Amino acid sequence: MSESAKRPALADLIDLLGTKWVMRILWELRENALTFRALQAACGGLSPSVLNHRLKLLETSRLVERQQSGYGLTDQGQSLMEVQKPLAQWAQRWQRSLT
Amino acid sequence: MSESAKRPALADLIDLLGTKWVMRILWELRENALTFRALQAACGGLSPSVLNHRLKLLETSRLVERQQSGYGLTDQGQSLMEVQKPLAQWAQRWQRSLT
DNA sequence: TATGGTTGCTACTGAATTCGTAGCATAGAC
DNA sequence: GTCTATGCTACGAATTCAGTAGCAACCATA
Repeated sequence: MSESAKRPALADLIDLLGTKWVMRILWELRENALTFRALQAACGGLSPSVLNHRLKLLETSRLVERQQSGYGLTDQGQSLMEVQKPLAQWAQRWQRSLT
Repeated sequence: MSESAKRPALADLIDLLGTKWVMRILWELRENALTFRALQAACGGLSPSVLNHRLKLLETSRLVERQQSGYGLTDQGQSLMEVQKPLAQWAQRWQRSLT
């Protein structure tokens, strides 16, 4: 085996998206940037320390960046939400099936 | 507003997928069913109590079910992984961009 | 019958994470 | 100066997770 763990890129992404609040934050930013406090409120008032941690994580992952109007998705972040769009339709069918 | 919170189905799904280990478990079951212990090992040896909780959660969500050979994805679970496939390509571009 | 292996799962302790709230420092607007 | 909004830190309490031990049921084989 080589020195680098050769972990599939998808596995890393799954870990990232599987971290609590990460998907939610991306989702809340999908349309427009939000201030720290607005984002906090959108996420149901999660604690600022956790939000801060997640924002740092998302910044180093190049999915979120600081903008004039607060925090917003990078182009890459936008493209991820684009790829995730089919998920919305799937979610509706799924919810109906749970009745 | 109506009596039910009318929370978008996608929001519920995001909450579910944002729960620790949930995406990972679905990912590990993507190709074939695994026994409880094999699944535990595939997830890097997470504690059986957490795995048990997540499996119960995924069962009530109709994404995972018990099969002869252990735990496997339901048809619905399979279809979710199908929808998520474009994520794999996106992940590769993303990882390259992080260098 | 009994011996051994696998499996699904519970129990328990300590470590890590998150929640919930208070509050500070900075930066405009008035 | 005062007021408001903003980004963020601090800290104790509550929750969750990690890590390990072990049990009961189910085979298979002898």
